Amino acid sequence: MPYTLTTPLYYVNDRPHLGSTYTTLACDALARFQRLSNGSVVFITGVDEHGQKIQRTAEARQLSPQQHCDAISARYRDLWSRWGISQDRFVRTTDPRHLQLVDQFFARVQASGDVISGRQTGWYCVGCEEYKDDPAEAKDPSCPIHQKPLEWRDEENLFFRLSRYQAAIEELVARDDFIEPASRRQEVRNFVARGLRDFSISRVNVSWGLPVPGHNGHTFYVWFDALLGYLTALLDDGGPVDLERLAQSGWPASVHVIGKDILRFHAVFWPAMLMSAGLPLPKKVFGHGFLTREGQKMGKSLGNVLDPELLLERCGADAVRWYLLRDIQFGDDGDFQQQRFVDLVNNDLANTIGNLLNRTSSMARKWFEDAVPPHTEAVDTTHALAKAADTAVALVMDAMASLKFKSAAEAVLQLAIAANGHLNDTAPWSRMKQPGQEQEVGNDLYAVLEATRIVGLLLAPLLPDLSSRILEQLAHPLDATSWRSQLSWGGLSSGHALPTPSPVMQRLELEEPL
RNA sequence: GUCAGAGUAGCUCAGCUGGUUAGAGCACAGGAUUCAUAACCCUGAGGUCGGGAGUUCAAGUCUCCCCUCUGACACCA
Repeated sequence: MPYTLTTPLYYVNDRPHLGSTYTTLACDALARFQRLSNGSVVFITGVDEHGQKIQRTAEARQLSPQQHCDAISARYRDLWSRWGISQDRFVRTTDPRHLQLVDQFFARVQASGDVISGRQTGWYCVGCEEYKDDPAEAKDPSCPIHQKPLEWRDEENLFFRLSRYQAAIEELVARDDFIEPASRRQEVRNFVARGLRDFSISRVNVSWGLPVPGHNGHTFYVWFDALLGYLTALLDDGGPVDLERLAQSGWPASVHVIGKDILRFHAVFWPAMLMSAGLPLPKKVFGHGFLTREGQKMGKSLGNVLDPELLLERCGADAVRWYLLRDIQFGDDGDFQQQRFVDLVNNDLANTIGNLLNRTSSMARKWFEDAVPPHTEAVDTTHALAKAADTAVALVMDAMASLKFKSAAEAVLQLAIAANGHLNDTAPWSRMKQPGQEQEVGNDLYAVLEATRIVGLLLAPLLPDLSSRILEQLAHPLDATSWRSQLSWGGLSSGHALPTPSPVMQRLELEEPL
């Protein structure tokens, strides 16, 4: 049974922003961790390409919707590849296979008696593209967001009978392992407790969408279509589009990682749709927080959006991944502060970890013939650093499995700090000046190098690039099939040649603001 | 408005079921050191724990009131 995880399918209304990059980086770290520790993983990402908003954006750009989607989707794909995202599937909802899947799914939902036609009536805001819920002033209501009058609409739509799943969904969201982080459970529970209403799954006035079988002029409402993209992605393994195959293809998902804004769709509507279609439910939905910048919401109006492409070019993937994963409690909102970004990257990666490797490798080479020093039993698993490494490994395993990237990063850092401390305590540079101390110095340097190797290995899911640079300089590369055993103390071979050290992590020097 | 959550060192945050002098990281100051990417290591300063009242032998931790901020309140990805 593979570990299946998903990012949201990003809406291609606009180019990728930092928010979607953040989600994707976090998922990538999780996917890499699961691959290294368990093996089989299906990491899904992709794009959601239908809907009126996209249609209009395309029109404004004087492109066909398909051309627009092709362009933006390519941009996502390209950006993910430059960030080194390790997704197994990249699904597009304009893929013909997706249409097949949606039709199959819809047929099942229909067979369950969960599709009814009804009237969607109410006050509609064109700007929001949504019906407003019973505006207080009955006669001339206006949209509180757009300050424009609402239009009265009355149209025939298909509805999904969500109300039939009231009890089942209540039970689902009451569980403590389904919605994470815990801080977001209550609002979903409250929402469900207020009573679930049927929701419309088709539109009659949107041409850029998938046609609803048997209902001319209807297209599927984007949400119905988009969530199903997860299933399409799973079946995109070379085999036919057939819902029956899902169980062998990695469904149900182990976790859907999403932004907190779409938690409800994933924790309430989506499970009900799956129940209706007779499919198992995802095991977990994790709604992470949003990023602000220097305390302010990022937005076009403020002109303070942080462009992921720029960030990548100027700072590199390691730096950004580290900052986002190490400084923000995954689940909470986070604030991107340039000064702190630079401080943390330089302190943690360049100074604490990078310099640790650099100084230790230099000493080893200088006094032990360019190689890993010999060692005695004094450096077995009872050594203080061996214990520290053990602790770090255990903490990282536990933290990564539960998406606590910050805790994982801190555990790795602790090990590097302990190793630096050990060097300062034992001061090999001064002992080498005394006669007869080679053996002790060899042991100390071996222990520190070994701790550094484990630091490098532990960083593999979080910062794959830096990790491989570290391991390369220790001449003990990652073996992706035996990560866990490589993590045991003592894996470093004495006498193994060490290459000339050069800094594995450059300090960030940002002259001008990002 | 209703509901939920949050207000703890300059900044970002830990502080579980109430119990010795309130913690960490960054920033700041001082010291030590020279193997190293002016890096590393040690020490220090810095908080009336939003405000007020109450319960208790004892409250950042419980109760009430007030102030401020954030989020949710159905079909915006």
